[in-house]
Amino acid sequence: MFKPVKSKVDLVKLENNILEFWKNNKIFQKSLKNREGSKKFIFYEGPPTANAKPGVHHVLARSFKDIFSRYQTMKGYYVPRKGGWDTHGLPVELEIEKKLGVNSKKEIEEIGIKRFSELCKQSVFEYVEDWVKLTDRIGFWLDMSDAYYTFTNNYIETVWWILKQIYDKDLLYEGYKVVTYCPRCGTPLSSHEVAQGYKEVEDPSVYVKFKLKYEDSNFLVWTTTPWTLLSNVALAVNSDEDYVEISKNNEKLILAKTLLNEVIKEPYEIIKKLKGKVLIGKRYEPLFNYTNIKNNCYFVVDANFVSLKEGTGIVHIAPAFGVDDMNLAREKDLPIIQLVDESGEIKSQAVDFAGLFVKEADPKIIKNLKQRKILFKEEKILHSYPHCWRCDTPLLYYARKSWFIATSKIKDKLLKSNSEINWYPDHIKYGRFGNWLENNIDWSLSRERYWGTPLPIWEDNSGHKICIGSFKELKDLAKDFPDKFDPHRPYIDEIKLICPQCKEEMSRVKEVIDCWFDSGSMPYAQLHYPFENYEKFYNNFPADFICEALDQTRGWFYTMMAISTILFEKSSYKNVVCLGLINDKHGRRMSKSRGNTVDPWSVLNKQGADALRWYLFTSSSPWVNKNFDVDIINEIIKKFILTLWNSYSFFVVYANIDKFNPEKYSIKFEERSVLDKWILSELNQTIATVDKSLNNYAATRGGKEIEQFVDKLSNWYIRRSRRRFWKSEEDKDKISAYLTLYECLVTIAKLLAPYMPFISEEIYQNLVFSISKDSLMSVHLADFPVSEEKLIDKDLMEEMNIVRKVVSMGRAARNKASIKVRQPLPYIKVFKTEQTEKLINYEVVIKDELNVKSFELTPDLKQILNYKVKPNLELLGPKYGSKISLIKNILERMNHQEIANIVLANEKVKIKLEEQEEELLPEEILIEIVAPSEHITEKEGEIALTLNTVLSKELLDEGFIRELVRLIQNQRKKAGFRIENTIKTIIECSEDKEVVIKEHKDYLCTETLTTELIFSDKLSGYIEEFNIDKKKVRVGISVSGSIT
RNA sequence: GGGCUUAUAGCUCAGUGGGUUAGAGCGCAUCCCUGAUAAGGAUGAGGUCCCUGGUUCGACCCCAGGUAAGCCCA
Repeated sequence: MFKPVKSKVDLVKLENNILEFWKNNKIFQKSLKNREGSKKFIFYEGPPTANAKPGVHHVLARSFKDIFSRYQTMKGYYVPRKGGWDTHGLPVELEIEKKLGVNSKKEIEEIGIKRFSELCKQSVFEYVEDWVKLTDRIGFWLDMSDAYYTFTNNYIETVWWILKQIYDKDLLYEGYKVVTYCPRCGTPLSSHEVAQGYKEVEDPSVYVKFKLKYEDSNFLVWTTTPWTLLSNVALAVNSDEDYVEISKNNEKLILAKTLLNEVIKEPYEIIKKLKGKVLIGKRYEPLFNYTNIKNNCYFVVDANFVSLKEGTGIVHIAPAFGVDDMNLAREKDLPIIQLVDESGEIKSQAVDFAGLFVKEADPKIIKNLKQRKILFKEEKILHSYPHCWRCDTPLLYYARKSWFIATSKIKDKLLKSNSEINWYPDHIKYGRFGNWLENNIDWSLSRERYWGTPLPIWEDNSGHKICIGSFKELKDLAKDFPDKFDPHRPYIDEIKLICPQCKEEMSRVKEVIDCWFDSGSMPYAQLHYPFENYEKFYNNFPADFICEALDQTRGWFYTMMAISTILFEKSSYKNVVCLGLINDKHGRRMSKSRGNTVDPWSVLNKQGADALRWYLFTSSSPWVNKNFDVDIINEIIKKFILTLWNSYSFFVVYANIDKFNPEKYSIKFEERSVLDKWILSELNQTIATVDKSLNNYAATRGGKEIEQFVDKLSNWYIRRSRRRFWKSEEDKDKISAYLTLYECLVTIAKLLAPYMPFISEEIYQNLVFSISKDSLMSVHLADFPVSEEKLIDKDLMEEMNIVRKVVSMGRAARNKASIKVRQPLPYIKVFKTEQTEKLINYEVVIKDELNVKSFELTPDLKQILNYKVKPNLELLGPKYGSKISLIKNILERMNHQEIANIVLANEKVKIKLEEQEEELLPEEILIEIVAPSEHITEKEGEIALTLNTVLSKELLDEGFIRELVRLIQNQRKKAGFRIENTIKTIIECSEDKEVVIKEHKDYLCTETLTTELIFSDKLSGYIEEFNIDKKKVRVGISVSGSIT
């Protein structure tokens, strides 16, 4: 006996029970153990930062990580799944700053780096529990008990080792460069961090006049960052371009010719045209005089980066605040003026603006220029500008000393690594990611912060540097090495080394490193390679599969690949699935400030993890952004999960009534019915498609395939097979139906296991494990189903499609005639064609579905339909004018059948109009299909059929009985009787109906499981009154026994 | 400004190596079926397949240009 299954199901409760089962029986561990020693399928967990609660988008990533891992496990691979947590870096520091209510590095240092680091370390555990709970609840099997944490000594030691490799390859260097710098956090950011924070903002757009030194004229210069004007040292033009000098309001201005009309809207007069190169070397008066620098500045230089697409074609150069500017300054030996301090405030030298944050200084500077009448015009511009990805402060391009990895030097290797990766979707490979690599710039590695992996470089006063690659190396060189070693700041800073070259004391540089370097090091650091697990590492590298959201293209996907390329000249992953974003139901990005975030628990506690997972897997391609709406989850439950559940529950209900045990029987495929062969053919086809899809990371495709199969199983196979389960004798056909349905359900459970691990487990448990004690105890320990190609019968499936098509057309015909299906009709005739001739094998199905007495194929189309032709008045009217009524009459009298055939062959129809031969075009004649009298006809494409609608007394009586049976069935249900209960039925009705009922007594009794049928006006039991064909019938039913 | 992606029914999405009438689900309306079903079936309303041009006998599909949205970069 199977565990009884109700048609109603509490999915959340079910899932919690399964979680319990997995936990108690260590199924995850068993599923790993099961495959130990098999071929490996390597998965890497991209470590989340657990310093906030996980959201729906995390469920997305974790579900996709899970599905392919489960699938590969079922395919026989050993798939270790080590968890990991990203614990360092600005995101963590920022949370602590918020908690402490501080807002600058100065304040942090007042509190003390020691305390600050401690707090950071504590906070990384704060939400790990939330993450573990969620991970667990959604059924993502991940080994979190053995997770790697990026702050641990072992992890850091590996990272140091990697840095040392890079240092030894001469790819790690310190440079004075313009970096993107967050003035609030007081640190440069790497380009992949900058990439996270572009925002549309309004900035000033000002045109400033720079007066020439020895001429009465002005250079017109455009900028969107007035604060950089304080540090101006030169102007740049493009020497090949055309410039003009114009006169306007008695003032002379120089600017690019092509931009003239863009910039100057008022009347002006062109004084002369001049090439850019004539301007080079011309000197101008500095705008401000806050420095003493006088040499080699305040003149026009040539620069090929000067664009004539916007501005004035004359660019102001402030080497401290632009990459191009800095390069130009190097090239031309221009001085660098730096009037902004590390917190983004104007230095005291610039007395008029001292202490102002640069963006606040903007309006004051504009006002100053205005007063001095050197501001030409002032506008606003809307453009995207980078902001700090965590604290939202506008970033500054700012010249600083900082550490870089020379990734641009290994660009070709990066491109080669990329060429070996399979991207899903594949356009990322040479699109977004490939382009990014093509334009690779050096990795800005250092962060002037506190909580992170310290940069392991020590230097002395003589400029000697040393990069430490292991703790042992550090200990050997250290003056003093503590017993309890913590590589974090501030402790690490206290360790001084003796310079091996000059024996001077060495101190560590103050920087920590980009936390993305930490996570990119996980393939090695999670195993403490090369200090431990040397062999294990090589068996775990590279990953077969990783999966994160699209925003990691330039984050983790990049850092993982960059590091592995430097170390091993190949990518650390072979296949990567990029996931899209999850928006709210209106397509807006979810954000806390908007208040439109969805707490995954609200779905998990109400609709369950399987439904949510199914939505994420099947709603659309994973990389397409999704608009998340909980109503869609409800639809999935109604449409798919419950359909499956009810198919399953149907099986269990009847199998239990019949005490059917699938282990006791076997019936050869050849001996099963057509319907069985058909569904098994569909099943094997589905297995093949799902297997192929999951193997190609196409979960969506596979899911849709399963959905379609379940629909066929429920709405055709089971519907058509119901009676086979109901009949009382235990013949081969019944067993065959049981075996077939059983096989389908068990196979679906296995196909679904990677998608919906809970419900598939529930079904498997009951259908397989509960009856067969030598079976595996979990569906997740099972092998993935293998498609039996020889059972796939394309012809059979096509035939069944036509059967369903004919049935559907037959229903449409009944509908047109408004004759309900319960009312039997004499016959259906189908036009015999190559397509339909096989229908004769499905006579029973068609007759039953359409409730007709006989089925016939006829090659004589006239028996099914006649054509009627009419003139197309819209076209013929204008052509023939008043003669149209004649044409109408002529057509009427001609042979409609023949004309229709001519028109259908798309040929012209000849008619005689007033002794004249006229030709009518095919489109000028309309064809109607007319059914033979007392018939209803349907035609679709090549398929044509007709239903006879003549109702004899016998047929009407049968209709009456079927109506009565249905009503009694409903009555049984309402009365709460069990399906297997037999009943006593008492009927009170008119005499003529009594005769009819007696005639069909056997049918009625069998259908309703009536063991005793009595005609009487003394009703008892559960009583109902019906009105059938305007005749009153009263029925009382009571339980008399049970068939089991 | 550049790159990538997307644009198909009110909503969520399929689709085609270029070929009669472009599909599904949800929602809506009418009708039907039902002792597994919270299901199912039929019919109907609802489409400029984003726009413009090109290639072609034929374009939702291919090409070019544009528009809008999203992501990424300068």
